[in-house]
Amino acid sequence: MRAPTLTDVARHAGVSYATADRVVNARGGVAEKSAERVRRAIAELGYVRNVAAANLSQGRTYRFAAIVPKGQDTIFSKMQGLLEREREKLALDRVELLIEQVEAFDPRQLADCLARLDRDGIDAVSLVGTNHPAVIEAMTLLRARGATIVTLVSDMPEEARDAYVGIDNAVAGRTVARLIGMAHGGQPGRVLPIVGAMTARDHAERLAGLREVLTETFPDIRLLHQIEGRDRPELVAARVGAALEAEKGITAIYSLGAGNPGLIEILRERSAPAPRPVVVVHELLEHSRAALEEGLIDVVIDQRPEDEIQRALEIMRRGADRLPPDPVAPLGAAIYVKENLPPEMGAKTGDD
Amino acid sequence: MRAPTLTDVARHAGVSYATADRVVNARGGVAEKSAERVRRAIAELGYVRNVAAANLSQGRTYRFAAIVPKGQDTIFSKMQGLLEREREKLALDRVELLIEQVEAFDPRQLADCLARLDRDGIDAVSLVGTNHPAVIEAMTLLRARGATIVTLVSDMPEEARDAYVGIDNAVAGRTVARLIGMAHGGQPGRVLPIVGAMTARDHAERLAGLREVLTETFPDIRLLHQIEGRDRPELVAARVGAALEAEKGITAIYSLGAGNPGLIEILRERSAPAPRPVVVVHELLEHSRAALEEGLIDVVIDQRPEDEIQRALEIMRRGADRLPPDPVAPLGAAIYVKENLPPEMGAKTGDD
DNA sequence: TGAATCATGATAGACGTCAATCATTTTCTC
DNA sequence: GAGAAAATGATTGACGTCTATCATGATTCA
Repeated sequence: MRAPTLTDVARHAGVSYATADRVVNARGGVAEKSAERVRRAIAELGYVRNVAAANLSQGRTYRFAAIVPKGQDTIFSKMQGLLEREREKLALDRVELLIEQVEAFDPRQLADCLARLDRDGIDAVSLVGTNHPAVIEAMTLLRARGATIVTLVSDMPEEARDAYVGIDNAVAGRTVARLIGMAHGGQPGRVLPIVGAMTARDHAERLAGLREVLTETFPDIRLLHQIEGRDRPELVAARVGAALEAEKGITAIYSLGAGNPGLIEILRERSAPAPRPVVVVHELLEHSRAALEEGLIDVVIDQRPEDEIQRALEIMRRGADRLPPDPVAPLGAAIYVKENLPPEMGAKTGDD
Repeated sequence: MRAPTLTDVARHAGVSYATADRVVNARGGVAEKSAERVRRAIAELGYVRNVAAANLSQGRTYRFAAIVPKGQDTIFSKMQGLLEREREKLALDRVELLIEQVEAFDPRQLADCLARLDRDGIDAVSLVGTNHPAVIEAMTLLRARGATIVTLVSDMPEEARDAYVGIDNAVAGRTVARLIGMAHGGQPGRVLPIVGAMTARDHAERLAGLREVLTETFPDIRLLHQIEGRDRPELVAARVGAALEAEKGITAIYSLGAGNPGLIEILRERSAPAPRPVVVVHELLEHSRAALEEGLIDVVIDQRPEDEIQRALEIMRRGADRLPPDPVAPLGAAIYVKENLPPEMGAKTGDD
């Protein structure tokens, strides 16, 4: 029960190997009725092109690019580190991975980067979704050439990309509402949300999710007006400090953007024997891990960048192999407390 | 910058292709000093055998087996379904996946199954770890032949298997302690643990983890003596019912084995306006999902069988390809509340 | 009807590896 | 130093695909 080869297809269709090859590789110069017979033979035999043999014959190496926004101790810097590790593994599989850095929130630069990759003849690109006409146009050109594009972390319109890899931010907000609700054990309370900016789609979605479940399921817990921290630690620290002064009965804090070092600093200063509010933040990074271990915060919601990258690369590879994408369940965010922190996958030993 | 081939290695070592081939494929008949030169050339050039070309040349198809314990609406029945889906995908990659069923908790039958697979010349096997001399012996024979063995869900001694894929059960217990602790919001309480049997290693580990964190971190929450439900719903129902009658101040229930339909039945009967205990169970299955949606339970800890299977297959494939296993972070359990349930990946459409 | 165009067939070399064979050289043993 | 044994070299055909070239047959157009 050997898998059928293109030779089998040709024989079954009653044409020569050359003609069958012309059809599957779209070389043209085939009469429609012959092409149709080949296509039927493919369907009937269940022929699947042997990608390994094809790549072998061509000495083909894939060229993938990952475009990562700059930033220190953010989800993006973590992703960058993970991607650099993947690069080595991929090299063994004849895949070249370019890692491109761009300024965060700079659509123009992103579009330029895409155009450059297009000129380089890249096979697939992953990027953090950014809704801007220039970006969408550059993506359209890339895809017209056959390249695969994956949006990471933040999505874009469906027609602009081949796949989205990331968590559902509304679900994340709803989940946090449940956890905060549970932590109140039926008691009333007040939740202070800290966003980066309400213009960021993911932040807005998280907050909306939080609000929904609080009002529906935990009506005794009041949602205070959000603080905007611009994802900057010093700003977060100042504004949270002020809020904690002004509003006394805060029983929970949900930081749904970046800038968490500022929040943690404030919490450390105020750590008192008195019961502190329940604190939930996003992304497991150095500072948030430390704060969780220290007991300054309670829960970290993490989008598991390791898995996101694996998935993105898998999709890119399938695209480059001309295989249809396979449907998988969307990624769920991980919920970390002090007790289930994953081991730190720190510095790699340099031998292999 | 082409990847080095075995021809490059031979040239660099100053030997013929044939000799280099004898070394990498361990055919014997090579003087030690030649072998050493080949090995050094491999190291210096960073040669990696091109698995695709190798498999192509041999028309090799992998033969993997997954041994799954029987059982309805358990983690194993779920895994079986997932494996059946994977089988189709794997077939396109020239991998044949056998799915073997055995009675749960029957080491003899498991050992027989392994022996049979050994005779069949299987390349890799995954099984649910079972510590029994007959099983270990069968595994030793299989591995002596070069087959890769992965223990799933429950581990075995390190020297008996190539890899373990599953969650850390002590961590799971500790995590649940934290969640239950948080849900008490500083109030005292009593936790009723339900185990299948204390002889099951995973159950014992979960309970130990729970106890540790409760005593260390939440001293006001008392751990009651465990109920043994033998993983049988009707037994669980009877004993939990009795316990709830006997002990009035139960504020939390942790079901760390199977038999959850019995627990859920009792909870449904007793659903009263009065605050019910916090309920945490293991494994996201039909009944636990429904109970979570219904609000009868609060948290489900799930070992994400989808990911476990992916990982197990990946390890099996690497083993069959004679590649070194790559170190990855252990799998973390997922924490589900009502708000972050994954979509049901139900009936597949039959077209592709 | 002859020439140009189009469709098809046949075939060969490359990719990197494995498995095999046979010839040759080196090393060992007495 | 002769003969046996061991080590090495040289080479070949497969695996399935891609790319290319050349030859042949069929169709179309002037």
